Amino acid sequence: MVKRGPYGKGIERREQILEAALRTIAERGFLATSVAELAEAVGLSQSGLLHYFGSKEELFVAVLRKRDEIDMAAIGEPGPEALIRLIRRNTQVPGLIELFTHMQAAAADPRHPAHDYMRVHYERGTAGFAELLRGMQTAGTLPSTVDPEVMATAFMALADGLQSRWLIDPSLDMEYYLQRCWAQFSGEPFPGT
Amino acid sequence: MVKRGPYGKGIERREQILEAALRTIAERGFLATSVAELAEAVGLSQSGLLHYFGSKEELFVAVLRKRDEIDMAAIGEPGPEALIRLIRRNTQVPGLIELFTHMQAAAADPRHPAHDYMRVHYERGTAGFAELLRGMQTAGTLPSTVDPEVMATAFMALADGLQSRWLIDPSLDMEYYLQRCWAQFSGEPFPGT
DNA sequence: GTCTATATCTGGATAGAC
DNA sequence: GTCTATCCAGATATAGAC
Repeated sequence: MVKRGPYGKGIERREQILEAALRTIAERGFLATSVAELAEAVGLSQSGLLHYFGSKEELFVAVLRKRDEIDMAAIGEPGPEALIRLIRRNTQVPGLIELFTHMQAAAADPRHPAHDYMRVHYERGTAGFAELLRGMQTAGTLPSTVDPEVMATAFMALADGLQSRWLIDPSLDMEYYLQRCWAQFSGEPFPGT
Repeated sequence: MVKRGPYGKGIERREQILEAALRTIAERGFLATSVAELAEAVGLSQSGLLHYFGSKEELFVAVLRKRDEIDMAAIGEPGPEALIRLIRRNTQVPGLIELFTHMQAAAADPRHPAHDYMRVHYERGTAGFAELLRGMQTAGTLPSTVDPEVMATAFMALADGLQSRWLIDPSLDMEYYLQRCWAQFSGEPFPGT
């Protein structure tokens, strides 16, 4: 992995930047974080940092991808509890939810770098979740009357909506609503409740 | 309503501005709309316009309130179909959904003028919806096993999440998912389907 | 009370030297 | 690959004309 040619150092630098950005945004929030600040955190000038990402928006999308990567590794076992674990994890880093919410809004513009990210994010997310639900149906732990695609899409939208609202009112108990809705779809109380 | 004293003209001006802003944002989208453009649309300078609202963000929140006002008048009969009518209406003006989504993200900051707006929006929205559901339960058209508060909160989050995603991928059929989820909660197909 | 002009500040983008 | 310098847009503050 320690490459000699060109690129080796650049890629490493890029990773450093992403990790620093992830940390800074998690701590201080998205709105409070300027490119200049992120640059300072890794000892670069503003334009030195932008050299690696092209623009602020592309940098932020890269941060989102990096977070996905880390989350995927940390969440473990797929299953209904994984969604709850993910939400619970996110609750620890409101700054990153803030980032996601802003990028989600910005992604409405097809030219925005977050546009493609979001399309893939939703497509992969629903496909994976629906797959899981289908598995539960064959195992007999989810009624075969529910449509896995519908339920997967609905739960992603529900989780997004709850997170946006939670940022505004942190007293909202996201887990509770997710579990109650799960029960409504599955006909069973949420596993482990 | 034609007032003589002070304020009369100013209030009128304000309404003019809001209507022009509503139209411009609906047509060209939120991202594509600058304060200077809105000012031009009503024949004012940028600072002349800001005189009435204090800041760009407060102007946009005022636009949101104005839209609520208009929507409330147009939606008519409360009932499960009203939610669908609202969503269908919104589909005609993606620019305003874009505005809402951006304000929703910005509202995470307690100092942002959209913060209070959103808190009231959600509180009133869920309370009103829950009230409606309770009425249906006494009328026997909704099982008494569902918790009106939970269902109301879930449906608002669901609608928000679907709208955000729809902006990114307009092929998403929001009505369909809303109706399927309704059926899941009520045990009945959606009224009129 | 209504509105303009102007000045200033911040954040982000870009060009070109090294 | 990184810096400095410059530039530009948008937001905000203020003075004052009408």
